[in-house]
Amino acid sequence: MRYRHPDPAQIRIDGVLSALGHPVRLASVRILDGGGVHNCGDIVKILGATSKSTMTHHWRVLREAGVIFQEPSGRENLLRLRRPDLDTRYPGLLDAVLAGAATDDVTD
Amino acid sequence: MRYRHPDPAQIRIDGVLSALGHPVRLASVRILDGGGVHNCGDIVKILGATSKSTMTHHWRVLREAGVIFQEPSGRENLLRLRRPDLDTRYPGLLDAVLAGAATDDVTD
DNA sequence: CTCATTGTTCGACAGTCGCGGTACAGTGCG
DNA sequence: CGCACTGTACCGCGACTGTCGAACAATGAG
Repeated sequence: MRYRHPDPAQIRIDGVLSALGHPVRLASVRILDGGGVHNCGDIVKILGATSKSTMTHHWRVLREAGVIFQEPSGRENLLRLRRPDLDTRYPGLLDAVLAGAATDDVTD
Repeated sequence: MRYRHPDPAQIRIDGVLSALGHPVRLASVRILDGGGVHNCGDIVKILGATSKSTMTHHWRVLREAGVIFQEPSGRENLLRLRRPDLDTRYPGLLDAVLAGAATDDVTD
């Protein structure tokens, strides 16, 4: 594990909420929640125009908040949602957030 | 109603999450969730040292995100959580967030 | 009316955020 | 090895955030 990830016990809800309170990061998390393994480029491609360096910044925010795991593999950097950890610590939170994001989609 | 509050349909989860993603605002919301009617000074007193003008700023953030109602009454400004609206639009979100904040309390 | 109380508005300021560009490191492929 | 690819590191920039103090408006109490 090349990056420092917070322990489950070190995760704080302030950090999680403000990490998720940004459209690009929330959209990224929704994609990761779709399952499967993603690398950074994947998501940049799905999201459209956002520079790599900006996304690197968002990955760090999400990682340090405890929302995602980031694990280099070959020349890629694989991303996954820390759903088990989040669900254990904050039951129902992620589900409510993701459902809420879907609600917003319909309303827009 | 002297302040402009967003319609329930105008509330967006990004705004709600980033509004709640700040320790002082989250603490305020937790107090408001305790029930009863509160004015601004009440909460400032409970939270401890935070200037009035700073709190005015936080109230605006919460209000514009659709998290609280703010209604002047006499020379006070009464605050209440928009729980019905939030629960309707984002079922389970507020419960999960408030429960999560309580979890953090225990961990600290 | 006079005055204390309540909270807003305004201005200022330091710090962080979001963003992209460029350069670079690490990897795999030919 | 040489090269394309993936993503990070670092820099700088403009915008926004969080914070406060001072002045002000509105109201209720005496």
